[in-house]
Amino acid sequence: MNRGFFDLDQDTMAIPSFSRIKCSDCPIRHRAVCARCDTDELETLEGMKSYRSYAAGEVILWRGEPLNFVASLVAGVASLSKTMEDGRTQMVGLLLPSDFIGRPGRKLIEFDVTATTDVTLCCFDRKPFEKLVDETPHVAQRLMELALDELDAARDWMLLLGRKSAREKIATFIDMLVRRSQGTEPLANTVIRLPMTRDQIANYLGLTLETVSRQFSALKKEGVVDFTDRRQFEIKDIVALQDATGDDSDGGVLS
Amino acid sequence: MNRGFFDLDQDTMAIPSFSRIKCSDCPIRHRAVCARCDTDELETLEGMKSYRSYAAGEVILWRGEPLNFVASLVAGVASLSKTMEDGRTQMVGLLLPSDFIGRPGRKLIEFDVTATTDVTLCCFDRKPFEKLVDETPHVAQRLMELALDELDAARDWMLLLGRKSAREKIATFIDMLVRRSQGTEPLANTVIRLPMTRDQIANYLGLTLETVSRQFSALKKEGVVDFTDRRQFEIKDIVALQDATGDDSDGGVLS
DNA sequence: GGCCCACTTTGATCTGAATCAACTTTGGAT
DNA sequence: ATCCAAAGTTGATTCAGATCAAAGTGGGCC
Repeated sequence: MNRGFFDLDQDTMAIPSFSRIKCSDCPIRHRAVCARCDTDELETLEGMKSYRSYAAGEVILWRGEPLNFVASLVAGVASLSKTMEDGRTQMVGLLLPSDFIGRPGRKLIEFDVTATTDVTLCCFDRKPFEKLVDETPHVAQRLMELALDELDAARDWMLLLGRKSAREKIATFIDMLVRRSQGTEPLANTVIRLPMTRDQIANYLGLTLETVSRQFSALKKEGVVDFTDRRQFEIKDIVALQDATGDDSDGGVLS
Repeated sequence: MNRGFFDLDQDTMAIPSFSRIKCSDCPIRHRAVCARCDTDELETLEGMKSYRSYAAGEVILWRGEPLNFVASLVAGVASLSKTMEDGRTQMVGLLLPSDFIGRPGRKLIEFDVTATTDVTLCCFDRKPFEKLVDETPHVAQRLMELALDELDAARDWMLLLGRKSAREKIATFIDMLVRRSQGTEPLANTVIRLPMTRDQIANYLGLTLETVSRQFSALKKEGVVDFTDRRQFEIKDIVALQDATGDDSDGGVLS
């Protein structure tokens, strides 16, 4: 069964069952840090790994905390965020299944990691994992690719934060959810679940929750999207949505 | 002679001389991608490298252009930027000496790379460099570290773009210049050269050039900084400056 | 030396999003 | 079923920074 990235949080029941999952049956097998491991290496990982679960809202790691384990996100959504002394906060990363937590050679993390929905991690103790990285070039390579993907995402996000209007930010956010869910869903259905509250979306986009709410309302009134529920909506006019993102209309196609 | 990062642009004469520099005498020897290479490996690099220079304002690479070479920035300052259809632009990276251009496994770049000041690159053709990376674990490791450093910088920047006020942005920017120059300057002198125009600073910080100018004027009037020239100023009150950044007062020190 | 153009500063006005403030909806606990 | 807290909506007002406009300033070039 082919679940959307954002669906698992609804059904916490499924999570404990991961403790019995074999690497070869793992849903993120082909995208995570272990993507290019062969059968032998998978065997080694099998012996090293352990699963941990966190309920929506729980903090997985605090900023500055020593990082004793690294992990792949198996199910759910987690966020990386920075908070200023006076409480202003900004999300600086959104982790989806197959994303990696922790970095080789760094003992501390520079941001809080929080479970946005219920989350399951596949954890490895730091030391043995680092040994593995040193000895297994394709794990190191995959880690590099994941880091570069994050860097690209961070840069698109910087453009959004620095230059886009509230409307463009919201449209870009929805468009991202559409693209992400099409990776798993078989394209057809345009019903999208929001993995976060209005407040979390605001922290993601550098807005306030009131502005987020108003922009959603505006897009609804214009018939671009239709909310079936406050956490679930349907895309009515994908062209209008993409126009509203402010991004290039041709997705990088050479002209 | 120990030059500041931002000084070389003044004195273009020095740049062509890099073509004769040996890796072992290279100013970025210990920080660049080659940082951990041994004498033999340096020998190999010596044979592969070539220098290129760009005048301030020249575009080094256009977005979407095939990336036939990778490079280390030897001298000067370059910027990575994204531009929207209507002309709004946002810098998404600032490259200083020892920073790396190009990524293993990616043929295209997602942003423009522009020489902010006069710039000298140490270039390697793509193919042989990738072969070297595959065969030399510590080059791959160093590349990973550089990518992770960029990612950390991008995340701090996201907090700045999403949540900081114009005043905080400017103070953070100046504070960054101070920290960077202290890496090379022997700490004492507090005269800082701006490597960019007001317009470029605005694109860096997600502001307009008028707002940048006004905030500089305000900090001058308050006696926090003193401009000797429009490209050069002196820090008069570092404590007030750091207060104005909005960042934690204790630089991550455990309390 | 003087002219020109790119850069910068400063002022006046406008506006999008923040802030402040009710009020409504929803879903879970009892 | 009812209550309650958390989440969301909507409206009124304010304000930081954008935009529009007009002068300064200085470095490079003939």
